[in-house]
Amino acid sequence: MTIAPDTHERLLAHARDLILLEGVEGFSMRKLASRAGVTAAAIYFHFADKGALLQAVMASGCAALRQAFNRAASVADPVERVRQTGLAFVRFSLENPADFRFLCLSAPAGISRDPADPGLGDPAQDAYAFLLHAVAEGVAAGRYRPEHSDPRVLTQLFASGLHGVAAFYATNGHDPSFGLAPPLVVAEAMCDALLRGLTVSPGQL
Amino acid sequence: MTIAPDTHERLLAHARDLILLEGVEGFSMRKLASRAGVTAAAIYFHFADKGALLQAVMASGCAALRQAFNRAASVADPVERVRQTGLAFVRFSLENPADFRFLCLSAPAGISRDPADPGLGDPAQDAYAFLLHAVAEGVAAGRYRPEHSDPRVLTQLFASGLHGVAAFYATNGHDPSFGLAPPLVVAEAMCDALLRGLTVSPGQL
DNA sequence: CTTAGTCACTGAACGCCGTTAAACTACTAA
DNA sequence: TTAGTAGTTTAACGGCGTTCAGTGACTAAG
Repeated sequence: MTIAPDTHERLLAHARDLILLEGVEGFSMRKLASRAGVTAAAIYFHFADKGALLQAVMASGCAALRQAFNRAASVADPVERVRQTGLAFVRFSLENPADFRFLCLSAPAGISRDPADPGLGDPAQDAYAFLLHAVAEGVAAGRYRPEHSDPRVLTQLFASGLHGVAAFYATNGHDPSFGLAPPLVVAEAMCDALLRGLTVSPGQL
Repeated sequence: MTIAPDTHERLLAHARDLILLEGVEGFSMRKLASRAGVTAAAIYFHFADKGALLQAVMASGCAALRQAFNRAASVADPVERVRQTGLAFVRFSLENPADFRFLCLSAPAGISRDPADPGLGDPAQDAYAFLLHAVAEGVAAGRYRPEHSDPRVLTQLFASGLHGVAAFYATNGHDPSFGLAPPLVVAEAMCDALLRGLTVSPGQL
């Protein structure tokens, strides 16, 4: 074991694997250490503590989520782009349920993205900023109803609505007592309802 | 300590206090035991394990949430009742943040309501069933657009949207990088947008 | 060629956690 | 008086996050 300078990266990769395999709940420093072929104490040379390590993993997850919006990014019409972004978000949550759970559902456990992360407001890196950007573009183009002139509120509406769809399904999808409909159907209905409720319809004006 | 048959109830009460004080994350069987003046092992005589105990606490929280809808329940118009229910939900999440966090945000930690709980579909006991009931009433009265004829989907939309508003704020309200608007404003906008998007407007038809 | 220093890591320990098994006490019914 | 049960304690097991004192490998300075 003379040379192993990649331990930092190896720890990150194994941490991600372990989280996706067993969830954040099943993750432990000792398991990670044994997977990475290292003592638990060694982790603390590379990361301040468990929280810092998880935050580092989360940063890469956030990037993956943002990349899931790449196809939507090429849509010219800003309103349609918002819809595609919303659908892409729910699709992401279905295709990467473990990632989604970790990224969007573990904040109660005290794990959230680093507020000091640079490029937080950058639409090219930050998924939320990406949505905000599309919404602001639509507002500037006069596509939203005049009483909804604040892009922040509009963005929060879309984000909350779609986050709710994905989270509700990820959380209660297994519980038959809710009688849940397929999430993509609900996601489309959510996009339609919100856009119809918030934009000026093409007919009027 | 000859007589202490109320240990079961005392444990539940102290458990609730402890959770509201330190969150589910800060809750532990040993802390609860010392608060209740009992050994940790004694808890296992009354509850199968930590999960069962938390589920019991959750049951009472669910009841409290349902009671938060009582004022909305007296609204005759089914569509307006849905709006009032949504607002009451977000209000509940703001006034009882710890309760809300535990009830609605700890499912990723494996804590959710007991699927075997009787009265799960009862609007008088089950908050979700209450909303579903109001929606179904509106559908029956022809208040929703014909393409949205499935009350389950409609209910999931309202629940997801409002859950999203409350959860998003409870989760990221402290993060200034999101630039969040006041949650009640967003909640009203969410109700307005969804209802405008999903119901037949009084003018048309 | 030695020496000091730093990087990456180990071994052992601390105190907390959920949970279990066995024993013990108080009471109650036969 | 005896048997049984309800409620609890003591003690322990294994796992957890974290810390601390060391230890070997390597590098730069004298």
